[in-house]
Amino acid sequence: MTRQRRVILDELRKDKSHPSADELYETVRKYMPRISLGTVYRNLEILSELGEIQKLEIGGTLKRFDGNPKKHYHIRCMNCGRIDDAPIALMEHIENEIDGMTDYKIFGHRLEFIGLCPDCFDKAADRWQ
Amino acid sequence: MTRQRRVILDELRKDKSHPSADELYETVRKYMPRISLGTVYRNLEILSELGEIQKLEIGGTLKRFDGNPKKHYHIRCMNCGRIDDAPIALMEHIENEIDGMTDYKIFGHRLEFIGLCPDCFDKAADRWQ
DNA sequence: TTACTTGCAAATCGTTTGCGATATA
DNA sequence: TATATCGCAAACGATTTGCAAGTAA
Repeated sequence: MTRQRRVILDELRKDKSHPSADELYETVRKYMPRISLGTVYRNLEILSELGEIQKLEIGGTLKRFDGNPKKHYHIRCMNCGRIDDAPIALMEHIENEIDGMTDYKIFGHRLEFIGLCPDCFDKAADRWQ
Repeated sequence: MTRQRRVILDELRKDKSHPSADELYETVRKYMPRISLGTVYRNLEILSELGEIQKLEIGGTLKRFDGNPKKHYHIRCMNCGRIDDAPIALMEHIENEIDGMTDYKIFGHRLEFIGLCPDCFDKAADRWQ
């Protein structure tokens, strides 16, 4: 565990905004100005393989990362891309439900809500005043 | 509606494999050898804004497209990226469930199962013989 | 005829990788 | 000391875009 990997993990754990690699790079750079973006990508990959963090392959082009490795769902703002945890319990049973219905061997599932975050909703509402 | 847009839509409607833009480009090229990849991308974008097709922003790097514009869920092979429709009914109620629990205004949700397709499962099983 | 769309090629964006130098265990 | 990791910069793959020419309504 290098100094770089430590800082990346710590900062991601603190950050509740599910940052992209680039956003996390900007944060980490404040502590280690010479760190490279490649190092951030490499360590995020390694940390997610170790199960310390999660890679979120969610709508949109760029990947986002979650310092919380436990299974949970997300809400995504369709306007600004902000991501929050979804306040809804895990539905483990739906994997059993589908199991006999398909030839796939199921290993997991992903649920994502799409909507407008409070900020973007307010801005949209203003336009109708 | 240009000839290009017509062919792209027709071919996507016929294709049950949820192809990527590039895969669809190869198919369409058989009918229109001079069509460009840019045209395919542009039309897929337009058709999905019109609600004629769906853009699937699902795990993995590249986007895939679905000629069926109705809401439904998908299963993705974690090994080869193949995507099939998930044989499970829509759960509209979960949007109500989350509605009071968050400051977001919810507009939809997306559910994706992750597993091994029959082919990849067989190959993986062979390795243990 | 006029706005929209095309084919082409270059640009862009996020991400990955090869390298020689450096740090960790 | 041996191996893993680093910073840097160049490469990569998917997607987008500017432009002049062509096409649909």
